[in-house]
Amino acid sequence: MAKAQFDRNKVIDQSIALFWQHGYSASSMQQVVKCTGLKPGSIYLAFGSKEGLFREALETYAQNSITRIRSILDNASSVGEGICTLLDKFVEDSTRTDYCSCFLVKTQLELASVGGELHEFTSSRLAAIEAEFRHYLEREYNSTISRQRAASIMLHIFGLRVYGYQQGGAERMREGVRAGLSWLPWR
Amino acid sequence: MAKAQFDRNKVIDQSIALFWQHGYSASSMQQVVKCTGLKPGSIYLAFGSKEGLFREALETYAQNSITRIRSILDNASSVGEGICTLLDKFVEDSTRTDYCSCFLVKTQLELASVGGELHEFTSSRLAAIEAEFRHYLEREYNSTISRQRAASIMLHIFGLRVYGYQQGGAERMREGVRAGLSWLPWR
DNA sequence: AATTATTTTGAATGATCGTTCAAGAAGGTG
DNA sequence: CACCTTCTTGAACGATCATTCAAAATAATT
Repeated sequence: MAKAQFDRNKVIDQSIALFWQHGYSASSMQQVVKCTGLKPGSIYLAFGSKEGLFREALETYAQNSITRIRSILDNASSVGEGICTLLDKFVEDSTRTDYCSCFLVKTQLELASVGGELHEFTSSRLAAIEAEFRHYLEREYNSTISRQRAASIMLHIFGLRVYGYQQGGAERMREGVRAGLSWLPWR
Repeated sequence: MAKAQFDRNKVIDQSIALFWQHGYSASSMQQVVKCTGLKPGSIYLAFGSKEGLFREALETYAQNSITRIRSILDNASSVGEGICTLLDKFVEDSTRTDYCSCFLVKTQLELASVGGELHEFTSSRLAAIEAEFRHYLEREYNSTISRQRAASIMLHIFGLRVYGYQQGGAERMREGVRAGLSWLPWR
């Protein structure tokens, strides 16, 4: 029996790049064929459908996101400083010329109207990220404060992911998050 | 000479509903034909292209949005109370079963990667909304504070437009905006 | 080396996409 | 009532969509 001859992880990374930038509807399987180098038959044997490939790309992105957040918060000298670092990185993301927001946020807005498992998965991963923040905050604050501040952080992150497209908005974003999250140890 | 026999404003409102819900790519001209009752030829004579119709729908939506904001802020007993009312309405929007975020925000995320005038128009209207807040805030605060708080409000509005898809998230949204915009006269 | 199981290939499928156009209908003008 | 302009109609266009499939190729097993 023959084994798959392509690198599955590499194909998924290429699919993440494509779907993240253009979204689900605006990405065609022909573009997938072009950017992965695979033939249609191989893609369908490996992933079943466009939706199947998209789901696997989105799941990988979500896992990477949570890993990134944990890495930053675990390596910070305090939870608050870790969150500051993270938010500043989100602002910095938006200054890149190839900035394209957050794959989860874009998918949430694009696919909410059709419902389905892709939308439910996206919602669950965003909720998991909020739970992650709440978990970290509970090291230093009580349950109520942690819940409120986690929600506030999520609102700011979502806000940054949209505001990031405003030309020259980085400085206003920095001012805005410092005004809205004034309890954080900004320096 | 014959005059147009359809109600242009009505067709635009129907197009807003379609494009707002499904986005640009996921809305087909066949759906436009079905939901407006017009024949393809009539649509193309009146609007030129799918993009032309979309642009007119988006422009109308943007104008309606600014009108709505001005109406609420002008009828409030103070700028701060008007903003509270507006934000609570945005939270309330998200509790509707047919909630579909904000047409401008969705378009910003969907069409940023292709660039073009639709994206530039969307950016300019969102910037105009921020300028509107700054203008109102300057009645009560100095220039620096007004600029920072307008940015903070925009971050929160964008956040609400994404967070609104989280099931049962209304209460957490209310907590989050009150935590992030604690300088507002919440009651 | 022969056999078997799996993957790759790439042309082809029917459906749907945005758009066009020639012909007919309708209203304003003389 | 004819005339001319404008609008409506709906079939049709070529392009592209996601997907399929039979045949060839490849690797593991016997």
